[in-house]
Amino acid sequence: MAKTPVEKTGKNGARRPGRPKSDTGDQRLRLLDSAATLFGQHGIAATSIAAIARDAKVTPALVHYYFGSRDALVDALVEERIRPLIGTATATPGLASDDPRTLLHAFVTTFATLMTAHPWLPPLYVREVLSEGGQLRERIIGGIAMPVAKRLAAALTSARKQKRLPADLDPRLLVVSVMALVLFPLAAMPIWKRVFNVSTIRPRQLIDHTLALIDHGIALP
Amino acid sequence: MAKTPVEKTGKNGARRPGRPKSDTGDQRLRLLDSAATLFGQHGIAATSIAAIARDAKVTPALVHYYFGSRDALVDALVEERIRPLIGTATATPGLASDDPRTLLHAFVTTFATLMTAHPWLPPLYVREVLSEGGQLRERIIGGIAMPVAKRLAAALTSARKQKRLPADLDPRLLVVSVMALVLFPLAAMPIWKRVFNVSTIRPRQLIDHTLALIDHGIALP
DNA sequence: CTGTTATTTAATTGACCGTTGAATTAAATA
DNA sequence: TATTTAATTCAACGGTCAATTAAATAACAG
Repeated sequence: MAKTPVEKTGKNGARRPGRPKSDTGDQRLRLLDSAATLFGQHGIAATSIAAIARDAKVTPALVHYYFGSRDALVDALVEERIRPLIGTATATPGLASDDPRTLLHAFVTTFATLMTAHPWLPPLYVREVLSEGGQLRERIIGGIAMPVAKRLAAALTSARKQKRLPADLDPRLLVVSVMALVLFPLAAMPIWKRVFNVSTIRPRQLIDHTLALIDHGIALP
Repeated sequence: MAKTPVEKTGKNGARRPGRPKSDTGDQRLRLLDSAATLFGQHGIAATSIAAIARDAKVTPALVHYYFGSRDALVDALVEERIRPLIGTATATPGLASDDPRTLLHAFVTTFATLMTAHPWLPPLYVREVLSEGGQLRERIIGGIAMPVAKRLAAALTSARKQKRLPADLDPRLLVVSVMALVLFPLAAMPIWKRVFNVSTIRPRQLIDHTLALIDHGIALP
């Protein structure tokens, strides 16, 4: 008689203890993926490591194995996922121009493209940077957003002095307005998809609209 | 012997049990105030009734005395504070115009004024309506935002058909853009006050800037 | 064959939260 | 003045749920 076949899985289909055969992808990376998605969906504070583990189809204990603690997982997400993304985005050439139109077009295009490629980013930013008490605020503002914003504002201010920007626009507020035009529609997408009953939106469509609004507002040609 | 004088306050200065002399303001209203502020600051889910009570200088038990339960407190806040505010705002005459410029100016002015007058509103909206899983999303969208947004979008769409709005703007996205231009800068105020090192911003300043951007974008006169 | 690495199972620990009932005091009423 | 009602605090309960850890188990590497 053949020996009783060894059960590889529990009753529910979950894996039993022990090292798995090496057909599993990199669990550490999958945990970071799950963390990014869930943090964006429910916020950092409201996401338990149990939820992250469930989403990555592992157990909470494995999170400790790889990251040591919950806080360390958040740190890892910032350093390994967010910082690189924003780093390369801010290195885009157009952002160094001193022509306001070039500058703003580059900003809108770069960041809208970045954020549509990583859909967990807009909601995460809204929750954890924009909102009071957000867990990423200090890190993101201090190290990343502040330098970019100041550089943009400086360029726009000098452009306005040279009459290359309308006098009734406030250069610093303009930086905020442009961020709003990119970030808000993306973060609010689930809502207005429902309100306006559209099923899908192409990034290009959003970018073109935004650039048009910046270029001439609602003024007719 | 005269009886021992009754202590009116505990060691820490806190009130002792019993009905207070009628010099206290309306505690129920103070509780709603505290709830609005704290919900805006930390989010609804993250705010315990203990925190609300502390802010209003009463005990958690009093919240139950007045509202019955935590959920009922949230309901009360929506019905007694938020709905009336938005109700009167959407009744503003300019919002019925079919001229796009009049329409958008009315929207921006009305809502920016409303929200600067009630500073807890922008952050609350961002957290509890804009963010996935926000506890006010269904209530606010279904009952309040959706009708207004649809009305606006319809008016703008027809204006564009009559060539009174540039063809490269998407009327529905325009509704979202304008909401973004009003809401985002107000919600992000604590941040850019810090980044740009300004101590105070007059509402007029923000409204004028936003209207200018809508009217002509960054195009020179 | 032995040690190391990856993974789960099963406790453990700890915070904290909403709720409730009883006690207490002032105001209202008769 | 006596009695009832309203507004508060106090103290404690019960419950949930989350982060972390120790031990067990299985595969891989040399």
